[in-house]
This record gives sequence, C-alpha cells and structure tokens, in this order.
Amino acid sequence: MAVTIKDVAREAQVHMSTVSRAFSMPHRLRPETRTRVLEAARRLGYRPSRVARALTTGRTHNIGFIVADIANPFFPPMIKAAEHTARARDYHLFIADASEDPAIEAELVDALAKQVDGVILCGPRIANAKIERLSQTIPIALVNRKVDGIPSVTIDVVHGARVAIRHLLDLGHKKIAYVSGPRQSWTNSQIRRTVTATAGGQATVTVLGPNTPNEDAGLAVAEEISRTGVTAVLAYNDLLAIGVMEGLHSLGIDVPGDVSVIGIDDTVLARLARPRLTTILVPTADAGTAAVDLLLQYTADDAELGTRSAGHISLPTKLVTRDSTAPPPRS
Amino acid sequence: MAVTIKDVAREAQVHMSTVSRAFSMPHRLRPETRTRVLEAARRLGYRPSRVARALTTGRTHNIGFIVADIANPFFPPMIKAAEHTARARDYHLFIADASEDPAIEAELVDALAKQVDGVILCGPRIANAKIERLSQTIPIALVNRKVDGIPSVTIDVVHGARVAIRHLLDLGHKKIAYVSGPRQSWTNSQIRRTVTATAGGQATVTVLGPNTPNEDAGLAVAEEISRTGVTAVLAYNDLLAIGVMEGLHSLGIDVPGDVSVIGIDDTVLARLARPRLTTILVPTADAGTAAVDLLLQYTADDAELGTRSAGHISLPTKLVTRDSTAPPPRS
DNA sequence: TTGAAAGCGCTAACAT
DNA sequence: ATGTTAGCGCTTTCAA
Repeated sequence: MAVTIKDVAREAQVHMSTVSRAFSMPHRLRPETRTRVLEAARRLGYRPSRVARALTTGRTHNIGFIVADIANPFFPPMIKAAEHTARARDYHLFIADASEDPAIEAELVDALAKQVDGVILCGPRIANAKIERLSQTIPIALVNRKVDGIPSVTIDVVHGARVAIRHLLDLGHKKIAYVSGPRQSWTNSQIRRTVTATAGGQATVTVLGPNTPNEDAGLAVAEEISRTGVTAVLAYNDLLAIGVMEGLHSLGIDVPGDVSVIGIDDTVLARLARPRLTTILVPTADAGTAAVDLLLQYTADDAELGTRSAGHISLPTKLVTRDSTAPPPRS
Repeated sequence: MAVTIKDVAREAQVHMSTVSRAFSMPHRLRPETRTRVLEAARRLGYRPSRVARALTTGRTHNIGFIVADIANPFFPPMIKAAEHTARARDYHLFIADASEDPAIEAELVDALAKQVDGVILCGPRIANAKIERLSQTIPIALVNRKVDGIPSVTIDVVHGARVAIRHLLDLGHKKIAYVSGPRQSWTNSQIRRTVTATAGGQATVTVLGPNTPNEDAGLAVAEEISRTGVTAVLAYNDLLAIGVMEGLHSLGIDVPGDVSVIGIDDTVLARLARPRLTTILVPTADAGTAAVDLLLQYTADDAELGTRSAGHISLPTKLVTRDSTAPPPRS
C-alpha cells in the first residue's frame, strides 16, 4: 500500500491530526513542527489521498466535463482550456462523451455525481426541465445553453448569425438556406430564429434539417440544397458547412461561384478547407475557462443547492471572411 | 447529504451489509431480498459512492488519460474511443493535458496516482527510466512507446515510414527531407531511423528539426526546406505536414509540382487540406481502446506491481495516397 | 499548539 | 442467507 498519513506521523513523531493540519491548515502549526512534518512527508513521498479526504470533507476536487462529441473539433480546445483552468485551481477533470444522446448525457451526470463537485454540460442535448432536476442533485454549469438559476456561459450566436446573414445580404443574395443542427440544441434554435428575423423581407430563408452536426450530414444535405435553388447557405457549424461544400463540389456546383457557404465556430478546419471557409469565430477556449470558473464559484457558494447565485457569461463572436462567400451568380 | 447505504438499509429493512451485497455480490442474496433492496434503492435514488467504495476496496474504477496536447487532432478520436471503452468496463476517465512537457506529464501521474487504478500515457515525453520508476507506484500503459515490462500499444510506424519512403522513391525522388517531431518522442526516432535506412543508397535524407508537432512549426521549417533543395518531404505528423504545405505555398513553391509532402496520422485535416495530403493512416481509435483494455488487464493481474505480465499490441498502418505527392520536377 | 476520538460511506472478514 | 464489527485514510470537533 502507498504511504499514508500515519506513516508520516510516525516519521515526524507527531499525531496524524498534526500531519493533516500541516497540509490543510499550516498556519495553525508551530513553524518548526510544520517544517518537520512537511520534511517527513517529502522524504516518504507522501501525498494526501483525495479519496479519503473527499469522504470526510464532502468535496472531491473533481469536475465532470460532458460533451456531445469529443471528436468534433469544436470541443478539444475547450476541453484543453477547461482542464488547464481546473488544474490551476487544484481540480481534476473527468471527461465523458455523450455521443449526441440526451439519455446518455443524463446518465453520465448521475454516474459522475457522487465523484465530482460539479458537472459542466457542453452543448447539452437534455431538455431544460431535466437539467433543472439534475441540478438539484449536483451543481451544474452550462455551455451553450441558458437556464434560469443555473450558471452558464453562452456564445453570442445571435450577433454572429445576424452578421453572417447581413454579409450575405450585402453580397446580394436573395435566397438563403439555413442548414440546421440538432433539434435539442439551444444554439441551433437561437440561430434559426435570428436567420429568419434578419433576412426579413430582403431574402427568403429555407431551413434544412435538423441534422447531426458532422461532415457526413452536410454531405447528404447538399443535394437538397441544389434542388432548392438557394444561392447561399449558413450552416450550424463548420463540420456541416464543410460537408456541404464537399457535397456541392461533387455535384458540380461551384463554391462560392454558384453557392456561398458560411460556417460557425472557426475551427482549424475552416482555414484548411478549400475554398477556405468564411465562418463565425467562437471563443471556445474562453468558454472552457469561464465554465470552470463559473462552476467553482457556484459550488463555493455555501447556500442551499438551488438557492445559489448563478453567474452568466456571454462571449462575443465575429465574422471571419474567407473564400467561400461571394455575390450570387448573374443568371 | 445524498442518500447512503444506511437509508436504503432502513427502507428495505435489512442491514447495510445486505445492501452492499445487493450491489456487489447479488447472487449471494435470496432473490426476494435482493429485489426488495434494489427496489428500495431505486425508490430513494441511491447510487453507491465510488469514493467510499474506493477507500475500502483500494480500487477507484477511474483511469487517468494523459496526452501531450488535447488540441492536436490526433488525440480526440483516441480519447473518445478510450472513454467509451472505459465506460463499457464501468470505469471513468480523467483527462489531463501535459502541454508537451515531460515535467508536467510526470507531475500529472503523481497527482492522479491516488485517485486512479492506472494511467495511460499517450505519446509520453518522459524518459524511459522515469516511466519505469513511475510504474512502480501505479500501473501505467503506454501508447506510442515501448518499454520492457510495461503494457503498451504501439503503431507500426516503421512499416508506415518505409512505405512512405518507397512511395517517394518510386516516384523518382532522390533528395528527401524528414521533418522531425519532438526529441522525446519514441515514434519520432523510429521514423527517423527507418527513413534513413529505407532511402539507403537511393536517395539522400536531410533531417530537419526537432520540431514541436504543430502547424506553426511546419510553417517555420518551410524556408529551410526550400534552401535544402529537396524534392520531397515526410513530416512527423499531419499538423507539421500541413504547416509545411502552407509555408511552401507562401514561398511560391508548388506542392506537389515542385515538392511532394507526406504526413502521418491521417487526421481529418489531411482530407481537408488542399492539395489533399498523402499520409500514413494510423488507427487512433483502436489505440485508445487497446490501451484501456491492456491497462485493465494489467491491473486485474493480482501479482506484485512490477512483476505483472505486460501485454503489447502493435497496430498496423497504411499509406493513403492523395494529391500532395507526385514525381519530382524535371529540372 | 497538539493529541484523542469519532465518523464520512462503504466492504470484508467473521459470526450466526 | 444475513447480521456484526472493524477499518480503509483522512478531517474535525473536542480536550488538554
């Protein structure tokens, strides 16, 4: 077995409670004693067991991070930032992949609940009511969803979508399609609404979907796009947009010559795709950091769960113009 | 506080040890009792505390997963597969990002050690000796590194690199560069050695690097490539290869017209980049799955740590020919 | 300032 | 087949 607090106590010739104090309330020890204990601990290579500590204190110093799809390039920078932030605050991160499935997502929250101080739900697919219920059990912070009383970091997609559509209108497009994301996505409904509202009388909007937000779905929707005769499409995310571009390409339709395409997220892929994808920049790393801080702040609050003060942060977006958008063809 | 084993015991009118058995050794209970307990647990929404369980059993049912860089597209599919596999075995996954830094990586192992049953090191940057030392403390499984007595899953980059170089030789290239990865990478040294050996008398090989395996580094090395006058380059990974392609492009050098480029990994990026990148396919998801299974198998072994039987798995690679390779220019 | 003792939620002998 | 009891490694009153 590994070295425990008892071993250190013996080595330092003190009681185990003194060793405990040396780590959790060092100021309440005589400097001399503290040094002796810490010295002994160092010699033995002692590290307090977080498991045992969690059992008494009720705090695990762990956070659960649940995402819809780890492989979606939107998430990794966010996970990375969250992990770094958590570690800086002396927390460890559990990662879990919900596979875009609300049921799995909810089950993951329950499965992790006893082992974490809080859970971050990224792009949750669960219904609001369910989220509210879960958050009675365990502190939850949301990314890309806003629910009253629950801390959340959202991205200003309303602004993003508005700017994207205006960009299209300015180029002269009159028939626009929105390639929709998953039905359960809050972000998706925000965008859809904004697209319609912004286009107003200036352009017709066709909504295509819902779609699973990956390349294949984009590929599949391309044919439908060609049939609708739109000259521009905004997609729920870069993955879909890139799929659409590939699909269009294989249909012999030129981007942006015949059809303009805009994505959302500005993942690595946007810069790499050809034509390079015009897209909405979303500060994912900031979102990861903010989510961790919001959650920790919320859990630190010692009020009853459910009566705590939940912070909300909204992150700005901006249009990144590249090569996938142009004026509509003359014909 | 949440509902505990005592609450269930009271509700089901049995002793807590009976409740415990209902979950961990259900067959040793009279079916009738078992049902009554499980029913009570369900009514109260009881879940055993893994923390408390870990304290008595010594098994946390957690795995630590340490990668060099979460944002490197090579890792997410691996993390995803590992997480799914772990969950299927009733394990949860801690994720940690070592930022390509050996010191952080080692520290992470220590930090997680008390909280996990084992750690998976992906593309470790730590020295072998240090890994061996760490593995005395906590079971470790390796991805992309082979150390005696430690379970590992490696990728047959030797074969991959050989095939890549042969492809280049077949096209008629006589001057080849290898854009090297991080110095501490085992994979990198494997590749470098193979490149030189395979080129043999048929082509000269220039090694450029070591480099941090990201796009920027690739971009930076492009100028050096142009100076060496090579007509083909193999890069340590897709990220570097893509950086090289971009750098070459901005130098007015055509890929593959003037210089051929081959990457390694076959990440999403390879298919998306223009020209589409010829690369070596690496089964990352399989690696994630295999690593988890190897580790669990190793930890299940009840021999002394250090005397257990370590499994090794080698995963095949293959060349994916796309548009970034062609015969050298005539001049 | 330090020690003693109880207890966090659970499992694992041991007893019945 | 089920109950009793001790104890996992630590924190936290309470005493001294």
